[in-house]
Amino acid sequence: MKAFSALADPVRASIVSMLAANDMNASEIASHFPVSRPAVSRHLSVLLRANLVQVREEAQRRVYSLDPKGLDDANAWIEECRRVWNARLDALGRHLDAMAKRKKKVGG
Amino acid sequence: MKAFSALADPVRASIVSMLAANDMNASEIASHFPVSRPAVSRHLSVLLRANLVQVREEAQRRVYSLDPKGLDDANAWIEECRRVWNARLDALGRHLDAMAKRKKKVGG
DNA sequence: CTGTTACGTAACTACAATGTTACACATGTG
DNA sequence: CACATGTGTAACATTGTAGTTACGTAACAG
Repeated sequence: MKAFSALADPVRASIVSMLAANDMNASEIASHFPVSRPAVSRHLSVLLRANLVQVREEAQRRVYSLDPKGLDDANAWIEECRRVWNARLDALGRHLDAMAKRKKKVGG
Repeated sequence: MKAFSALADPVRASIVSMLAANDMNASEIASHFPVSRPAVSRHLSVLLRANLVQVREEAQRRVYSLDPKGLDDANAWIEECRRVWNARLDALGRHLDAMAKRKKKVGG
């Protein structure tokens, strides 16, 4: 999952949080972190490839904004895990119910 | 976010998927991947620290199962991002509505 | 008690990720 | 055209991460 490895880095996760609240250009983003602008530029490339951010060009600025698609992808993976897990729990519940019913029938 | 960096590794993400469907012991898990058992053991440690899996001891076996807490943590982070993002879109929508209404009033 | 099974940890190697500085390029200004 | 501003890329150093083999320990089986 590309989104997970993108969000694994704390700087990148913070960038996504910030962009959820406000669109920002590259320098503005970099000013919020104790790393150089080139480093932030590379983080932004990673986020772009993971569909977590979008970019639009405004004159010589590149304005970044959140891209919900990456979040959707991550969410879908998590939900699928949970779906399988809950299906198991449900099946276990039904099984135990059936056992209880059978025992009652046999016993009574 | 510890869960994201844990899920960033494809082997670890697969382990979580597998454990959603079935509990398994360490060797059994390792047999599904082209890496050594010690490597898988370390992956399991990472997943434990991220609350993505749980372990119970059964005689000399260590049986691993999914821990929903890690997934919840990851999901909560994603949802918070989306919440902030949607709040912005809503605010923008309301703003545009207000502008339209005002224009109508001034114009008419 | 000896041997086998199931695991985790330690030590070490190899590759990937992250950060830095230097540089190239496009856009806007005077 | 000369110069400042805003960004991305290249080259390189450093650190992290994932993998391997070797080894130590706990739980059965005989």
